[in-house]
Amino acid sequence: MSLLVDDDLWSAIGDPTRRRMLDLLLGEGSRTATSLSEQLPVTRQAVAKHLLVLDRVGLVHASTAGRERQFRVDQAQLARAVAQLADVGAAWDARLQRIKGIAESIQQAADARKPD
Amino acid sequence: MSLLVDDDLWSAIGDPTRRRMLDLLLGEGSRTATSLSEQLPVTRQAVAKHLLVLDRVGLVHASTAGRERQFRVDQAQLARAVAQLADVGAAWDARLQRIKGIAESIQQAADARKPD
DNA sequence: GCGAAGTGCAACTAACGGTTGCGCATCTTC
DNA sequence: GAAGATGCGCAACCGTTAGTTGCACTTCGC
Repeated sequence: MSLLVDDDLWSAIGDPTRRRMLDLLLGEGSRTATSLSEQLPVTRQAVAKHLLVLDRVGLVHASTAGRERQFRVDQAQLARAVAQLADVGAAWDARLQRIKGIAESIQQAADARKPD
Repeated sequence: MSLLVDDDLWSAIGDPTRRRMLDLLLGEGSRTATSLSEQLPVTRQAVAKHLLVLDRVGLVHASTAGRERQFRVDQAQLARAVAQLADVGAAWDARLQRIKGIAESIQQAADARKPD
């Protein structure tokens, strides 16, 4: 079930700061590390490191123009990540439903035994 | 959008080992740290630390019986976690769709301009 | 040419996931 | 009931990572 999860990709979006960075990048299309850090509670260097991580798993791509380095989201890869979130969520949901179902049938069995 | 995400809860399920532990716990209902570690590539102590983390965010609960300490999943809390996965996924998905929509309308505008 | 802006690199700290080693409680068995 | 086995918790240690500060380098604007 959840064996098809890419741990590196998941870990990349597991960090709260990186998730907020992705939110910001999705909103503005293309941002520099300095610009991102102005809207985050961490320094530019921390943002740069996170961008490196995101780049390593293919969630963002960089393009240098002059002294500026613009980052943008790789939409296909983010879509893949979203799919994995959905997969794991669905798997757990199914398990929870099954447990709920078992609990109910036990309850029914108990109810059926009472009048006896 | 994703501002309603509980960072601690998210980080708890962000770790691959902890995710697998939840899978195992969901399958068996109730397990001890030692028993879990036998099916995981880490030591009992590592598992114990993870269980502490999971307990702290309310994803599992422990009950001591003799020398054994049984852990079970808190279904309501896991359901909350699943809901957050779905929320973030949906938010990103919506953003991606909007971007795709914008890209298409730009393309259409370009197409419309061509015959001119 | 000079200062400002943007970046990258290096060193350092704190927290975390992991390990080993040890001591303590509890269960089992003779 | 003493002896060994089983399960657990605590402490020390190691490597990685998220974060910091400080500095040197390039590029832009005047």
